[in-house]
Amino acid sequence: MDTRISLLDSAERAVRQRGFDGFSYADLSKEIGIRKASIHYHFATKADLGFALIERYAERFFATLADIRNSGGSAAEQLRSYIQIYRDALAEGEQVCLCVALSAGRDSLSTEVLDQLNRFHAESIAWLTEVFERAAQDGSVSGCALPIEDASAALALVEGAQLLARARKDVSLFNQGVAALIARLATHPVH
Amino acid sequence: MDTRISLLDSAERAVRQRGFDGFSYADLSKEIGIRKASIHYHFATKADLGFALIERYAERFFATLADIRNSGGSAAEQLRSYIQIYRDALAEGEQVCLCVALSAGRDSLSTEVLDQLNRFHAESIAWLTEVFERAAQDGSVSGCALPIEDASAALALVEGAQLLARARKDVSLFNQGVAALIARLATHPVH
DNA sequence: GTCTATAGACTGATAGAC
DNA sequence: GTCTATCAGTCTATAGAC
Repeated sequence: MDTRISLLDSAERAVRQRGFDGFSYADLSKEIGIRKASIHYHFATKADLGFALIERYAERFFATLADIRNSGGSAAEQLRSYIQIYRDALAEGEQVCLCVALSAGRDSLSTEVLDQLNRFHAESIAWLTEVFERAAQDGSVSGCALPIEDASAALALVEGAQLLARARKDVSLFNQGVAALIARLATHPVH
Repeated sequence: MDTRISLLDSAERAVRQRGFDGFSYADLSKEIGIRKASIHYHFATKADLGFALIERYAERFFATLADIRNSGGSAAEQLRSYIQIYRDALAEGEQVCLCVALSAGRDSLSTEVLDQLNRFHAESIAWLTEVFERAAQDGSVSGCALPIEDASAALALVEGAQLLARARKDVSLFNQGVAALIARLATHPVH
């Protein structure tokens, strides 16, 4: 097995459960069975580890979004898929998405990590804006305003709904939070 | 001056800027000019401090919500006031609301703090549900679904929008996130 | 690449004088 | 109520052997 990947996997789970300040090299050490000092061979500093985490995360995430876009479904179908990603990320209410975990953490994340975080938000809004622009044409989403405003609201909504669900360790709170948005989505192909 | 109150003020600012794990008794010590050990006289453990923080916060918050309810404005006006509380709490994008800060922090907050946090969410949704029920009657909010779903969405939205704004230290991202909701609010008295 | 050993700083918390 | 002094534990990080 690749130790570096095991470390990233373990660290990602830890950040999403307990925050960036909520786990240590000692935790990773125990979990994957390697000494603390050896971790520094793979990630010289914890900031480096943080950067690698969000870099890998963004790559995976936007690959998934590209797949959804290319699937050719209606805007409503694509939004449903988008929401599902955030619901899955909750993992029974134990975790939040990596970006929610980092957004809310210490404000002394390294500048590089913060930049990646803002890039993640910007690209998410750009992707969602395209979806809502398509919605204005295919009519599969009701009650639309300006695409960029709908997009920003959708991102804020899924991230906020994760926060609520995690506090109570209960996915149904996430579902309740996104229910009004889902109710706006057409359930049948529009044409 | 009351030392206990100074400590609470200082700690609240710290939590909202850096998270519960992001500040220490040493930080408070420097800020208010008292020795670390003396803080333990007022709050025996950090968990006790956390509990006092959210207790005071919830009290203040729900007193404000009660004022808004009693002001007798339309549902739209009351929602605008509600959103304004969250915008104000951002303080130039440097801070988030205490509950956002705690929701996203370590999952080993004491059970008591977690209970208070969930009580806060539940009461917020209850207050907002009443507002959306009134909206169904006074017609001052367009595009409504089920009151409880609109309420949950509104809470998730303002909390999520704070997350986005704070990551970029830019309140305009908050405004962009809530713009679509604000667009649904009638700007003139409905009757 | 992984190990042992350790540095140096910081953490929350306690004992006991004033 | 606030102080000095100190504790045991944790943290990230480094040096150097294997």
